[in-house]
Amino acid sequence: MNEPVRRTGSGLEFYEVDGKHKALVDLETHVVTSKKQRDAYRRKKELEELGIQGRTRSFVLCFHDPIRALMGRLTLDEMGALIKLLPYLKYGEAGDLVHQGKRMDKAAIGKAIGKKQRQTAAILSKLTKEGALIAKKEGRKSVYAVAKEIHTMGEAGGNMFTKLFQTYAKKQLEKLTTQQAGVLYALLPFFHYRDYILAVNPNETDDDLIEPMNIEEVGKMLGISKASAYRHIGALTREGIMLETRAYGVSTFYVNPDFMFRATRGNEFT
DNA sequence: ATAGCCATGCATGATAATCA
DNA sequence: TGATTATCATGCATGGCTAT
Repeated sequence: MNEPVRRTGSGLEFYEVDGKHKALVDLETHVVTSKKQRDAYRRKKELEELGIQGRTRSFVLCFHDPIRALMGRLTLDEMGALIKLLPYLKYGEAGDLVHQGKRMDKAAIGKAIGKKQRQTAAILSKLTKEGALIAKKEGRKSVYAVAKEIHTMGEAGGNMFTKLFQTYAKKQLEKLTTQQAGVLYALLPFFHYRDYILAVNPNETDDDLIEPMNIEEVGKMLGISKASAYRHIGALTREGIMLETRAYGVSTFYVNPDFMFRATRGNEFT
């Protein structure tokens, strides 16, 4: 399994052999994972989830259905701004956004999402209008909270969700433009619950029936050009947030489980 | 605190070029 | 040949400034 049988002139390409098939794999940009490795990885993640092993990391629950609904109503910039704010969500009923001990106002949010006042105001106005954020007057300025129907650090209440790890996400999201972050946000409900594959049917229980989503489909779903889809997915892959594997001419994308994580226990799915 | 003005820079979509 | 990337014109965002 996975024996490199030929090294090509470009240095990093191998033939992977699995019985009767062969595939070209560029080991500089792709990984080769055996089923054994994959299963071991799953077990490790399950243990981590049960708290048996690994550090506890704070995470935000991201509910799939509301996010899918927002996808058609928000621009990439707006969705990117929203996901960039999630690391600042503070534990508690209200969904308050807090930075350095203070609830975040327009200026603090502008800094967090990397926009200047005019765009920040426009984005906040739209996110508030669409019900993703809730503005509250505090003195003469507004402070913001995230709608608990979309994101919470509390109970899931039987809805389907993906966890977003705050510390790692913050570090990674800072490297992304709001557009790139927006693509990630829109794709969040489309990573398979067990294999982390970007899929059209991310809740499919039979491995053989999982349909990977390709870049063109991502572009269509988001209403952006193929060229832009390639640029955005490429950026996410280069940052290590997504991983690309290629076999038999078909690319499959995975999300880095350090970034987001879907529970595997039955009671957390519908 | 917010918004208009305007030159400049950057992201975008269409499409051509290149890659494997 | 289909997938991916480069090119380029266009339009939106920004910075610096001023005005409410």
